[in-house]
Amino acid sequence: MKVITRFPPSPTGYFHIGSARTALFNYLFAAHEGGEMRMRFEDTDTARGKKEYEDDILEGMRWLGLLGKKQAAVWKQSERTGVYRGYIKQLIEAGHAYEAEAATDNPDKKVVRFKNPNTTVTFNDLVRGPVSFDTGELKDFIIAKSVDDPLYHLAVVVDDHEMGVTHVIRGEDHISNTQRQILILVALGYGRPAYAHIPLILAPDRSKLSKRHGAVSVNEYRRQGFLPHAFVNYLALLGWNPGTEQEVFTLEELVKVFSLERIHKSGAIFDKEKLLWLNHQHSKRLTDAEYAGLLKDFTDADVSLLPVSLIKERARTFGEATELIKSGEYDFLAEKVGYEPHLLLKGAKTDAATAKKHLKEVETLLIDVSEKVFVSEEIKNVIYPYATEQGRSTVLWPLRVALSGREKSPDPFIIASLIGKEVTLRRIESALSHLSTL
RNA sequence: GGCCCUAUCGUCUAUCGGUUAGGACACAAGCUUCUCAAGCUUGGAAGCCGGGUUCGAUUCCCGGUAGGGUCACCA
Repeated sequence: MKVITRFPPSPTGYFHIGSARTALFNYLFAAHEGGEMRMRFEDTDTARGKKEYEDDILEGMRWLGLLGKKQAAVWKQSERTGVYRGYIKQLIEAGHAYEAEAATDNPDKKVVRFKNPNTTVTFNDLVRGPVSFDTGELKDFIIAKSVDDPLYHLAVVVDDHEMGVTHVIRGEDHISNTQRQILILVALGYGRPAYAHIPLILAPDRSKLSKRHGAVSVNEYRRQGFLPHAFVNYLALLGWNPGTEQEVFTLEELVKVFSLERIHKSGAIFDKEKLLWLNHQHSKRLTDAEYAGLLKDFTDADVSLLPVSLIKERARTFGEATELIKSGEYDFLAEKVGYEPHLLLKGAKTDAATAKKHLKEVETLLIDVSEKVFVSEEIKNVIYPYATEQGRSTVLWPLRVALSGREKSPDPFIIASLIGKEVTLRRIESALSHLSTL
C-alpha cells in the first residue's frame, strides 16, 4: 500500500521551526517509502487564521525544498464545511453524537457533542510503543460548534481518511489528542492510520520554544542567510540519527536513510552553534560558482569581484559573508587601500629601515614574475625562500599590510594574485614611501 | 492537580545485558602559520536517585525525583 503522510499546519502564526521539522519527517518518511506527503491548512478557526501566515508557511516549505512541483493541491478545511456537515449529521443519526445547549452566550446555537463510550483506547505509537488512555475523562467532548461549524478533531479525522493518510506523524503535543480522534474514527467506521509522535524542540532552558528565545520562524533563518539543505540537515538531526557517524546530509541522502525507528523519544534543545557549523559544512561543499550565485541573490553588498573561495572558507552563513564584506575585509580589492603607516611595522618586529629593505627586495623579485603566472603559488615560490631566510614576519607582515591595508587579512600571496602585478607593485611603492616618513 | 510521555558529556546523540560508555557541536591546549580564519592532533566532559531481576546492568521491571505535553465552543 502506498504510504501517504500529511502536513496540516494551522495558519495561526508564522512557519515555526518545530512545524518545519514535523513537515520534514513526514516528507522524509513518505519519500523513503516511495509514497507522498499531502498538505492541508487546518483553518477551521477563522478568527485566528490569516492568509499572511498561510503564505509564510508555503514560502518556507518551498524554500526548504519540501514542496515539490508535483505536489497535490493543498486542502483547506474552511472550504469543506459541507463535507463535514454530512459526517456530523451521520454521527448524530447513528447515535454517536448529539446536539446540546451551548455553554456560552448564544442560546440559539447548539453545539455537537460526541457521545463518549468510556473505553480504553490503546494505539501502538511507532516511536513510543503502546500508549493507552482511559477516555472517560474526556466526557462528551465537543466536535463542532454547530452542524455547520466543525472543530479540529472532527475535521482531522475526516480529512485524514479522505486523503488516504496511512501514517500520522506529528508532534508529541498531539499524543493525548489521539484518543479523541480514534474514538471519532471508530464511530465513523474508518480504519486507523499508524501514529508516530515525535519529540518536541525545546528552548535552552528546556521549556517550550517561543519567540523570547530568539529566532523561531523558518523564514528568519532564511533571512539570516542559511542554506535550506543545511537547515533541513540540522532539523533532521534533532531527535533522529542515521545510526552511523555521518552528520552532513543532503535532502536526497536523508530520504535514503531515514526511518521512524531511529527517532529519539525525548525533547531536543535547538542549538544554533551546531546549525552554524553544519551550514558552514554545506557552504564549503558548494562550488565557487554555486556559492557566488546564491550569495549574490542574498546580499545587497557588491560581490562582483569577490574571492568566493576565501569567503566560503570564512563565513558560516550568507549573513556572515555580508558582514565580512561590509566590514571592509575585502576592500583591498578596490583600487586604493588606506592605513596608518605604523601598521606596516606592528607585527613585523623590526624597524622601518629593515622593512623597507625587504619590501624593495620583494619588489625586485616580483618584477621578474611574468603577468601570465602571477598566481599565488608562483608568487609564494618566489618570495618564500627570501622571507624564510630573513625571518618571515619581518618580510611578510609589511608586505601583507602593504597589499591589504589591514591588520587581519588573507595571506599576501593570495592578495597579490587577486589584485594583479601592476597594483601589487604600486602598493609596495606606496608602502615604501610611507616607511620613509617613519 | 488528573492523565500521558520522557530521562547518557554544557548541547545533539550512539549503545538493542558484558564497551577503556563511541561520535559531533561548543570549550581548552598543541601543531601549522607573517595576521585572522580554516585545517590537523590531543584533552577535559555523561549513564537523575533508590530498589529489584541477573553471574553481570546505562540497557529489563518497580518506585521516587525532575522535565515536558495535555486537560477549549484553539489547533
